[in-house]
Amino acid sequence: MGYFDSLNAQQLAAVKCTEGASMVIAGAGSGKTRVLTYRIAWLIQNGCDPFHLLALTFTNKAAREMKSRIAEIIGDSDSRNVAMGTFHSVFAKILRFHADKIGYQKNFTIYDTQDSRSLIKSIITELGLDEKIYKPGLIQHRISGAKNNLISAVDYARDGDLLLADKMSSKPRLHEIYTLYDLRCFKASAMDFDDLLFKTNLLFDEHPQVLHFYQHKFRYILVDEYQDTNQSQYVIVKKLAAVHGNICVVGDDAQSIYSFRGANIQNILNFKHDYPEHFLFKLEQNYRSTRTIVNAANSVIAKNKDQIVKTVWTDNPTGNKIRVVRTLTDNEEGKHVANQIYEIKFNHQARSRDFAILYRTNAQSRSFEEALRKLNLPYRIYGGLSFYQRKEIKDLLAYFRLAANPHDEESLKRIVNYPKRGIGNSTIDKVIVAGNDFQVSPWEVISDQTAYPTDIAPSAKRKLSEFAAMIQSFSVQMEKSDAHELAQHIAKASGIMKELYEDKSPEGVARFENIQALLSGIKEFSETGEEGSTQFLSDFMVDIALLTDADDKKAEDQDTISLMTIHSSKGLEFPYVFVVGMEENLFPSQLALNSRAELEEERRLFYVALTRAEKLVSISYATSRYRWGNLIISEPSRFIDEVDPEFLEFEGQMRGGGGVALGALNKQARMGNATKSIFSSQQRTLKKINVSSQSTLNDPLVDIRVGNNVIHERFGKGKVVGLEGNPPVKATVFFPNAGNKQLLLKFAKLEILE
DNA sequence: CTTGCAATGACTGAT
DNA sequence: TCATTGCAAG
Repeated sequence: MGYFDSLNAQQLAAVKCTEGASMVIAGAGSGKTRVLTYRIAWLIQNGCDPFHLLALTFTNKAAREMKSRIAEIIGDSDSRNVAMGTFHSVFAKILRFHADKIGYQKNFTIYDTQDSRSLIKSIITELGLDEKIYKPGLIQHRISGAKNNLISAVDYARDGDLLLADKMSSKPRLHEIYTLYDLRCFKASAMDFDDLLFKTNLLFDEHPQVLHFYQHKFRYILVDEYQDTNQSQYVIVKKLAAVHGNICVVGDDAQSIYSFRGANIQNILNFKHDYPEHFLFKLEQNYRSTRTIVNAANSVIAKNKDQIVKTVWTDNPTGNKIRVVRTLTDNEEGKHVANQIYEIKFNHQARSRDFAILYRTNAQSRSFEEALRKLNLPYRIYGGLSFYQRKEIKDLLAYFRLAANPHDEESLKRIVNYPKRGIGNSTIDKVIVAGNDFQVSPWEVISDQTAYPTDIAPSAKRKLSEFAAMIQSFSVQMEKSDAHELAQHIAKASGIMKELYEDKSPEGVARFENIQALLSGIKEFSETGEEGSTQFLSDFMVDIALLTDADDKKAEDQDTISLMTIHSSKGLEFPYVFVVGMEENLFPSQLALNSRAELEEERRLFYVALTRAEKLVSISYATSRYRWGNLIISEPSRFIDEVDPEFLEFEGQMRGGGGVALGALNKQARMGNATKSIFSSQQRTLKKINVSSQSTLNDPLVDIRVGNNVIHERFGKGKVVGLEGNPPVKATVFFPNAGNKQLLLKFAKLEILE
């Protein structure tokens, strides 16, 4: 039992308390994942069959990591059989198994956000509604919200309050869109993300014997990140745990950041009412971060009203203060962060993977990419457009999807005329209209044109038949041929390969390479199968819509700096963290200033950002940045002022007068803040930092000229042969001992010899 | 039906 | 800034 020695008393208690309901409130960095892994290992070692375990995580990556850690403790063969994954992927599997019971095909398609928005858009157009009023994105959000709260289209159309609310916001026909959307998804045998949970509930309600089966199969249920579950997920868990009552939820209300996705913080706050007999464990010792970081984060989260009381503390050393950096533009912010990383790497022999740059919105990544590339620092961007969402990949996948499930309307629309085969919009519209009239999928209209007559021109009809014949030939091979062979065949026969090969522009070449990458990924998949058995393309397609960028296994062991949104950094940790774009209207987001609840969620997001760091946090803001191509002036985020100033040190370029202190003072006056002034402490630190800050008048190096003789602490004497920037930031220096070196003046500590 | 250009709106967050 | 959409001409 030596494995368990590394746990502290609270952790061990939480691990061993397996019977009944328990809730683990786990502060940031308190070893939550350890508790989950050891708990599963403990259960199995004490005789629980892995088949009886269900562990629900927030990301596929978290599930994978947990599985491999459990395998290290108790061995691969046992850990493999635990049902572990995200809510979406676990229940997608169960739904495929029982699909016929709720009228779906086993190989139903999963619509991603793009697909479902596109379908909503066409329904709005078909109903003749104004897209300016019925904005597809907003409608999608409303439908999603309804599903997450288990309100079906029928319920919605009967709910007086909802109908009234829609009327008041001049969208009285929203419920019609919801109804039609549902119908079209059903006809296409497609489910969107929310359906995977909604239909699971439906399956359990309509088929008690299925529910009964899983209630007995899953005798122990664990839910990670419980604070971010929505109503639909909550009900699933509650149903499954109803028989045995062995449920363990783990979470931290202070890290609830997904309410926009329907997450309901009340789920964790109300656990004690649902399970009055529950055991409560609080993990409050942070093992991750320095004392400064832990206390700074605590000082921020203390401003929130809605929270479970807890005290996160640490035994770790105090560490450095949190740096606050002000720059004039977003590009300068990028350069500054890149330079800091360069410096820390050099001084502390850090690896690239020790660094993360965290921002509020995906669009902010650009200035950092550029700056890092200039310094030759390797990086990787997470989120944004994932590999599987790129146009060319989606195009080819649409062929695969259509071959697996020809009723998939979105895939059909996507590729029926790509590559160009003379089937234009008017033809497609006629097909869709006919499908609606005859109550069948568009596929049925084009594959059996005698049964579903239309007024489509004969030439177009012939082209449709040719297309249908091609898809049909792919379908036939779907469950016969090897995945890679078929994928290769489809890529060629569809004309996609030719289309992309002929495009010699840089983007075209990149697209062609992406297709190759997808095909070699499928090849790898083909080869993972058991000896002698064939891996089908349909198996590869299962749940591909549920994969994200973070699930790229190959990228995990590469040594790169991570760039991501704070949302996607949840659950991760890095020695050095840069929280950037700390500006009003950006973070907190302008769209989150309408209510206290929204602002508190932004504050929790800031808390999550700070607590990702082990050793050092640096936060920065720019006083101006480009947004949609025009320059906007911005003010520092209120959250900077909310950190107890004893944990901060300010650094900034004093060009442009006022400086940090003045800005903060103005803000304090504006907010009528009566707390102790942070002005004095900033004054103090400002003086100190001016000495070392770059490109101020005090800095002797603005006087550097080409031809100067200089001395460097490592390379010795040298001569300046080139300069970049005005004032100069980078110098090329020739050292007789070391040759030509590119040096950043800020870090090189060059001394000019008179 | 396709092509090419001008106009337009998007940027919270993501399974 | 960038990608998508609408419209006119071939």
